Amino acid sequence: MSANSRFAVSVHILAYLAYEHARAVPSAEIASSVDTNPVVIRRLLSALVKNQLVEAYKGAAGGFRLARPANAISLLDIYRAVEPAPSHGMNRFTPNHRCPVGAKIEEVLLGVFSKAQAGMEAELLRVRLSDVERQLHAVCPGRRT
Amino acid sequence: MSANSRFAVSVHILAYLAYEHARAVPSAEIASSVDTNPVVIRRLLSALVKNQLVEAYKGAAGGFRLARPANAISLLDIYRAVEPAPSHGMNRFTPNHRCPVGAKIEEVLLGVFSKAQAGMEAELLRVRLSDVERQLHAVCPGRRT
DNA sequence: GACATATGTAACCATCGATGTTACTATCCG
DNA sequence: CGGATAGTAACATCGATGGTTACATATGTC
Repeated sequence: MSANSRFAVSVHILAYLAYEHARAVPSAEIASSVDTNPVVIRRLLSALVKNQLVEAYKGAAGGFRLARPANAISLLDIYRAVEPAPSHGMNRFTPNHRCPVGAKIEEVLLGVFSKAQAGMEAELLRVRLSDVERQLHAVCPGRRT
Repeated sequence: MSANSRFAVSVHILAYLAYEHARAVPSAEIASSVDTNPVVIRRLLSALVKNQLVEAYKGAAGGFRLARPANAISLLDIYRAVEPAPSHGMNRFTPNHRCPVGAKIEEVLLGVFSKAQAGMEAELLRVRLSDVERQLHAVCPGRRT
């Protein structure tokens, strides 16, 4: 995946909004739960709003709400909303094209990364925000009801 | 995956060694193909040697060779040899445990990341170094032989 | 044995990306 | 009006990564 925490924090944000689905939640409250600065939260929410996963309300008594039910949001939706296109290190990778290996390796690696990425995204698609919410509610010790 | 180029460069290195399988190749020659410093190459080769994918020969006429045939090395072997354990951003993610969401979200996210990682690694396991080598030899334009 | 050629690795530096922070504007509710 | 909130630009900080130099160690060739 990537080395940043955008996806992790974003899932946290949306899980919080699912948990507090009855009202508009201000960024400062979410920031308290994530333990970071409200601006960091608003930056991520900006991307989530643009991708229509969340609705924003300005002004007093404003805040954020889920734009859809939690079972209609997959973790892949979240991932694609907040993660930049993965470079897989190919940006800093500029091999010597005069070498027979260096000339073609980039193309081959792009194919490999594409498959690996697809494998990962397929798993994210299977998990919905409602699954995350259910796990948050579950009682920890023991599994027998 | 990760933002660094270790995996991409390492696949290049091993593809080069597969291409020049008949002799021991010095790090400076590989560095020329990758277009970087020989020390960078040796650092990665150090990890590859430790994981028994490559054999190193010191001294004059020394260099590096594949330790096994190219069809006995998967890209997952390479990935695990040179990539540090993926953090998925969880290192910088320290939510407020006094919040019901913050208290459990880490555990839930670890499960999600574990599945996503497994999906990606399953694809890397399917590709062998010999597949990469074959694609390097393939003629570019057109697919009809 | 001397020497040239390699690896192995530590140490340091420059650069870049991600995150945190401040500050300000625009907007909305009461 | 006035308080609360989103939206966003600008800047600072920090860590990871990659590049570079330096040097010790090992080895084949003469």
